[in-house]
Amino acid sequence: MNKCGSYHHGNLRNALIVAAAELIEERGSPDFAISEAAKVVGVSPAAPYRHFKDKEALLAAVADLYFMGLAEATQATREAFPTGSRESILALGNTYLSYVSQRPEFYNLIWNEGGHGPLNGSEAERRPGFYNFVGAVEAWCQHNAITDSDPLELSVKLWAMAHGLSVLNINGQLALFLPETDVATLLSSSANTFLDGVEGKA
Amino acid sequence: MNKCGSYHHGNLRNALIVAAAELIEERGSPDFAISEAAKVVGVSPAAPYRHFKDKEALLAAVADLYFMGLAEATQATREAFPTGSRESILALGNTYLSYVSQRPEFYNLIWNEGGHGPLNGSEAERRPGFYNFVGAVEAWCQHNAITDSDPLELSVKLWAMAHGLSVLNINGQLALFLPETDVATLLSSSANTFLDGVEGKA
DNA sequence: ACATGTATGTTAAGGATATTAACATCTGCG
DNA sequence: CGCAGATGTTAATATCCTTAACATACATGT
Repeated sequence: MNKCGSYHHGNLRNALIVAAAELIEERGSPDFAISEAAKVVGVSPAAPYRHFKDKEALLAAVADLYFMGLAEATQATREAFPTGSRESILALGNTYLSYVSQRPEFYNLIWNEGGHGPLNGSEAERRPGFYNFVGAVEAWCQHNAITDSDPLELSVKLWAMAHGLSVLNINGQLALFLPETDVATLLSSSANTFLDGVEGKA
Repeated sequence: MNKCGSYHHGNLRNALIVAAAELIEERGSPDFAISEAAKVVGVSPAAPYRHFKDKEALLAAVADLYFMGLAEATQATREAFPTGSRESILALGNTYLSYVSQRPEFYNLIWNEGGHGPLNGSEAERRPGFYNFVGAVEAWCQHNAITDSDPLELSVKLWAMAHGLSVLNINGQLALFLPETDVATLLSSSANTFLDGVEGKA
């Protein structure tokens, strides 16, 4: 399979996803022509339609790729820090922040249900990644005898912090209002303050 | 001016902005044809180009409108709560959350420098609104004798919380993971915990 | 091997839409 | 009044997405 110059490409679907991802990175937005992606891969402009219903479907596939990368990064971080530790939580937040901030072009692809259309990673991709984080938070709660806060709710709040800072960072708002400050530092201290608050209430 | 049926519209620029905003609300995304907006207003498809360089410029104008609304809402809230109180801060967060959540279609228009292109409200629109919030936080710090935290940094962190929750709410993530919980409640308790943490450190 | 059905590609064509060019009309001002 | 510039109009171009009709390769059962 995949003979050079053959009529059939052999792996068009994946090749298109990769090509699309590269185009998005290059121009910093998903405004590329589907025919461009086709040309990069060396097929005719209509070929992609054998694999994707429309452009949106292709972009959704790219989003899934991005999600998988995020899940991997998160997984690795979780394994690298002691379960139940505060550092573990902070590190996960940082991983999220870094991953998102390093790929600003993909942000819109993932999270904008109300914007471009339903271009998000599939729900199935998202749930496990988040519950992974919830696991870390649960462990921390147990480790610290936090019983009056719901770990799931705590996780969402922490996620929102990381997400909010990521977005403001991507959009340049942080650089606008706190030009001297590092985002990661900001997230760490913010999360620390928050967790202090949680512990204080226990 | 503005005779019925006259060749000249009289207020095309503003009429187009409003029409565009309505179209965006209707279909939940900025994917409308510029000629549609023109038709709504009753002019030819090319007329908008006398007032806006391109579609992006029109969308930017809509974004400015949205920003002004946000600034007004924030201003009103600030005036409605006692300066320096924690409630004042919580209320401002809630106003932000509500405003954003009620207009999900506009979110992308405003904050996505890296996405669609530079379609944000002008910097000049954003700075005052945020510094308004900073003022409230500063007052709170003074009122509570918080001296070891920078009010500006605190403001950014709180903003990130509100923003993060708004986005997750808009995107349906909150409904996915915490279907029973109200966003506003989440923000209040999150901000409260955070402020508890800040006070504990003082 | 071979016939044949399905998956995968190709070319050609249609339909939207953004954007510009060339032309028309109005409005204000000397 | 008459011109200059602003504001609209129509017509034309270029780019894309998307589909339709046609072609080829692969895979499977005989």
